[in-house]
Amino acid sequence: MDDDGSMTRGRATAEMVAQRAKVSRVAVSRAFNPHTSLKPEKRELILRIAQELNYTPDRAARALVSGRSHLVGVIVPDVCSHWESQEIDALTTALQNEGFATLLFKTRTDYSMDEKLLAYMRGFNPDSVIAFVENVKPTTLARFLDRAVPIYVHYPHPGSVDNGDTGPLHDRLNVLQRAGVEQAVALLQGYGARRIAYVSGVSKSRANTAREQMLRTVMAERGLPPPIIAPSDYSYDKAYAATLDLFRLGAGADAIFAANDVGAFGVLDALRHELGLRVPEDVKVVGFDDIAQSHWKSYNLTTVKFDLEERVRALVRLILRRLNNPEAPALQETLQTRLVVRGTVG
Amino acid sequence: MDDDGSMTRGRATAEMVAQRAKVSRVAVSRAFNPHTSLKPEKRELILRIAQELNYTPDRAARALVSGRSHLVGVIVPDVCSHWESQEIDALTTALQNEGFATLLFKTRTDYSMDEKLLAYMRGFNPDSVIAFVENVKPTTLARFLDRAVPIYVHYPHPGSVDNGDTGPLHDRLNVLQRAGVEQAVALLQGYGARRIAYVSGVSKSRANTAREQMLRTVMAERGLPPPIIAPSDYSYDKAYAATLDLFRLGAGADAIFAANDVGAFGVLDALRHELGLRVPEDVKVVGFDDIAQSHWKSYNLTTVKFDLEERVRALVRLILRRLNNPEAPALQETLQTRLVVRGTVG
DNA sequence: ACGGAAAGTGAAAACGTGTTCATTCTTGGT
DNA sequence: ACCAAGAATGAACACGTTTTCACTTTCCGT
Repeated sequence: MDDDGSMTRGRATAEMVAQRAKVSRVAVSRAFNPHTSLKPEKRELILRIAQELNYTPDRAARALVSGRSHLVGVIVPDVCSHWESQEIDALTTALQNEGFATLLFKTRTDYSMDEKLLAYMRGFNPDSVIAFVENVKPTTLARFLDRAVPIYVHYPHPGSVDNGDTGPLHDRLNVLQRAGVEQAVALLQGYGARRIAYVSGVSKSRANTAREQMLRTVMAERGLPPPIIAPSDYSYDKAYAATLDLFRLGAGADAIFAANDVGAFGVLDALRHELGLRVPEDVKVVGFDDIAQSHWKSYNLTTVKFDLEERVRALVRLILRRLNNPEAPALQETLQTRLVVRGTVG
Repeated sequence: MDDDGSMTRGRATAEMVAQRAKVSRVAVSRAFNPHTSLKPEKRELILRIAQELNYTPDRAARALVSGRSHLVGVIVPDVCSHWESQEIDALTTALQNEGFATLLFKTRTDYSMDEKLLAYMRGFNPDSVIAFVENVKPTTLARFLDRAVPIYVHYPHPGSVDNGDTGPLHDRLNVLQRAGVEQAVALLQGYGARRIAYVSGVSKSRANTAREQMLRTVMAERGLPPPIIAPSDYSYDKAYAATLDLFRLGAGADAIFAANDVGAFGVLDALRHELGLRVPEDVKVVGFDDIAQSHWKSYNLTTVKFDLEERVRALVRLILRRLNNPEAPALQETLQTRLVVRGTVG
């Protein structure tokens, strides 16, 4: 349907644009790359013809020569998990605005990282990798990601090894949980709570360890007995069951911390709909995350908030900085937390 | 750190593997592609050395020559939306098992599709595209996706133009909603409900139109007055507000259909926590989707179920069939729905 | 008008792989 | 032991870009 001599099936190529615009193929390349010298009117002509032909530079070819795929790999155990789906959503938007795309991979739900997946992902040449899976050793990750830039999310807490952990050579996002936990414990204590339980996340996950340790430390500082640990795995169902066990097999509690908001929902439903307890009158409940669902009326959860937007901005900032300057010294970003008070306490 | 002469920074190349294995570079290529003739012991040797060197064929180079990127683009207005996050999750798992990866793109939340995004995505050369955005015209999509295979999800309903709609030339997944809607309406009618409202989804979305039309038709067939339409947009907050309007500005209803489960949660919370009505005694509620949250005790929602696993299997089957045989005639897959009865009716 | 610097230009090389096509090696049957 | 057939092999080309490097043109100050 074109008057060009060579009409290959599929997309237009730089050669075709050049031919039709009576310029060299190099000029076409330059027209699409800023910071190259090309006569403005010529660039304009080329871009117009390119649009006519529906031409876009082939990213595979571009990646091959430039070494940049403009892909960011995201490894996640469970896309549906509310916090993670919200983080992926925000991340995708931010990356899209910077000319990147999100490449999604799923790993096992027990938060373990398998090497086959890493090798698989590596084949796609991501420029950077964000691993929400937390128990992979940085050295393992680095070994499998030759050129890609890995980003670590770290939760400093009493007892964590600070720099031997991820190593001083890697960029890192530090999430400081102390402020939010202190506010929550102070509030609970103010209402007279003393027997405080912790419905955990996946025990191997770093976020869970950090939360439990921080809670233990803060409670000790305020003269409270150590928290009663109810093992769970971040899921609604397991948290629900753990709560039943806590009250039926154990001695119950005045207040319950859940490792995440979804777990807190399970706790709430178990308390109200199966154990016949009132919240917050009989038991007080606090979560972690502040996902969008936490303000829903059925739950209306008091929770330790992580600022998602700020977190994603920090992640993207780290990625872009590192990509623009691969040899720069390790960078760190820091994030605070705070308590959002709603109806499950007080 | 290697005894090889040329030590380029970054990943190993086929040339290095060949050099070290004392074979030609072509042999290395063959070792990684099945259905090629290569002496078994030689292939074994090459693969072993490749593993030692941590070598994997570069997908960018492979894509350039083969024309296959092994990427599947997924366009979505909102990753956090529960149904969609669950679909993305299942899709990613299935694609990963077939050697593909999910490439995620976000569009505006009003379900409109903009051409800039399509052009942007096209640059990444996806082999196939699944558009959950429903109001894009197939011709528009096709024009922007030269080589990629688009897959359409279609919701046939009374009044929909069947083949002029997506065209007979495109693969299609048909989701038949009649069975589930009929079961739901019959159940409601059995309990004496007569004034039935529909809290809608985004009005421009095809799924919403299909659901509303199907509901209207089924209700008419059973001698019920037409549904009261409460405009909403699939979100919890909007459904919540729409329900308040329905009862405060309007005349209320015996039963409420929500266009999706998340919307139904908003309806439930508005009824119970703001209007002081009991469910199911005063008002009965039915949703669409059957997402994982619908069995949570606080909601325990009766809903029209879409079988997610089956749906994803069908989508992947369509994609792979088309990729293996680009010239095959258009394929269609069909999916049924059914009612899942829980606590919000009866 | 002249010299030189700056900007614009195109030919050719590179990126890492799959594929085609002759050529060489192995194998089995007579 | 010989011939033919089939398998295994490697050289060369192709894929669509970006980049480097000379080369040519344009521009400005004296």
